[in-house]
Amino acid sequence: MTNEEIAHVFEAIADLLEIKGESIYRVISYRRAAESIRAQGRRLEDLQREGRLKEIPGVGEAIAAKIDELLTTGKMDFYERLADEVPPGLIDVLRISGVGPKKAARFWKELGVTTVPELEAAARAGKLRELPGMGARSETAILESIERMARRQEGRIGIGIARPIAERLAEKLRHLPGVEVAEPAGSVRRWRETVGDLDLLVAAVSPEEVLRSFVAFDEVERVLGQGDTKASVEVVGGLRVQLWVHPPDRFGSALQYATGSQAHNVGLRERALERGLSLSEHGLKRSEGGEILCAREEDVYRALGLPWIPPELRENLGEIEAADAASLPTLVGESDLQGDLHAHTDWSDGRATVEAMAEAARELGSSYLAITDHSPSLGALNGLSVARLRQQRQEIDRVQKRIGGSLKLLQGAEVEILADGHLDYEDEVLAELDLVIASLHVSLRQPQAQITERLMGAIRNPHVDMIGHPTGRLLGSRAASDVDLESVFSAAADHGVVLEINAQPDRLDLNDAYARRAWQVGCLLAINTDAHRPDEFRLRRYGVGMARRGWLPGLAVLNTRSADEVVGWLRGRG
DNA sequence: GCCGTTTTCGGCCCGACTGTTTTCAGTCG
Repeated sequence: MTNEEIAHVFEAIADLLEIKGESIYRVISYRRAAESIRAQGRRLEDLQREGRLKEIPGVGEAIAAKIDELLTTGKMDFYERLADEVPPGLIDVLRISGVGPKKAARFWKELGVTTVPELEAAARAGKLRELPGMGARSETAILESIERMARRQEGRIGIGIARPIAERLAEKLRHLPGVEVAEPAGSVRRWRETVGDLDLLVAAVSPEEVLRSFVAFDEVERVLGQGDTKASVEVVGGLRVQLWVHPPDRFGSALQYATGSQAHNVGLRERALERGLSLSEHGLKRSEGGEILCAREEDVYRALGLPWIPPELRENLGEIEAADAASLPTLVGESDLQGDLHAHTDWSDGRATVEAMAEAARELGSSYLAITDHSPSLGALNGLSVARLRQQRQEIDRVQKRIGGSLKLLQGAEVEILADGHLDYEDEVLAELDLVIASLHVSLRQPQAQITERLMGAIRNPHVDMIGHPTGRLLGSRAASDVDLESVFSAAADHGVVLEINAQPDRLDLNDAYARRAWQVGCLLAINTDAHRPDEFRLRRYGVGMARRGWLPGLAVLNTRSADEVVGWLRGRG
């Protein structure tokens, strides 16, 4: 059972308990545990074996016992009894915007509604408006919300799509009269791998004007709500966008608030209370009266006795404590990257020549680039035979001469780890290469022991320098392979093999939690674009986002080193 | 249900918006 699956069960428990009318704090406890489980870079079954489940923040006696039962028996008595009591179909009813636990419970108890289709039928029959506190408008709103939900397939969209939309909208907002600052906030600013909606923040003196212009943007398909200081709209594709407008002298607290995460904000507010302060998006209030205005985010953190915390860390996963202890890491930044160690050309499945890729890398300021095309077993991807691999070396040398010394070209390969664990080139061929990445593209659903051993075998091969996209997941379409990453990390650390953070937005593999864990146990990482076209080198920022979310300093990332250092490092490995 | 320089019990974040209301509950972020 994966951490994700276990977290999902606890979220379902939280929803059902909330509908049942249980103490909200008990509900919050289950939600917090679920979030915390998701953020673990380790499998719960490993932690269970070591008796360390209770070390997970938000997991105490009761929840640890429930995880234990789930892992041991595959079931949980408490959850099953709860599901008998409260129909689980109501969890989907909660997803309808405008419906929370109170209304869901009322629909269930007073109308016998247990699923979304049943709720839709009841609404069409005009039964909802008969309930106290409900009217015809609520009924219509619920029907519209159900329709929207049906139209929109995916709940969350990838950062690779969301981030550019957010940046474009922010740019449009900046051009409106009276707008001093416009910034994306929310999970997009924290570089989460997927986002549920976009949050945008504007500093302006007259909010009405900005909000009026915003809801009239071409992209806006419908206005979901609009008040004096904020508006919520749906843009093309069903993506929800919220805009907050705040006065410039309160922009810092507003940006801090809108950036979240919710868990981080709760942590800060608790800290504020300890200091006789009350924190909101408007600033800080002193309990004895008086207010602290925060024009900049730094002002908020300073008032709480903390250094500014980078948005990528704001998940309440130890960053507040680390800030308090002045031990926040100096995170790797995009400008720290000096080269890219994973890219394809038209020799295999890339779309551009070696030369075009080299030029593009150089334009982006890289001082080295490893060309790493596929190996022959990947026929569909035009993998290189040994003969073609050697020809490619000539071509790389030719391009190197032509472009001169400002960009060092390396010849590598992304070598397939075959289903039986063998590598796709013989050792003598691997020895000719400057850099060897070993990756899995086939037989990704092998049982854990088998697929883990494939990776371990590759790591033990002295010619292998790096493991590419270690889990093989594709966001939204393919789950991670069942790899025992803890063993892989430990072997990689022992053999000095680098683990990739693949920056393709649908991969982001390793993810934040695993990257953090890998660095913690002594692995070196690399942020690679796996570019197949010249413009894809720009995707590196998504890899950097993941690395920063994984608390990585520049030191943890091989390609923050200079060309000479990387070449020296590779030679040193033989 | 968790947690602890207010510690083993009693706390547990804050405000806007909406729709239904004559003062507020529910939802949302």
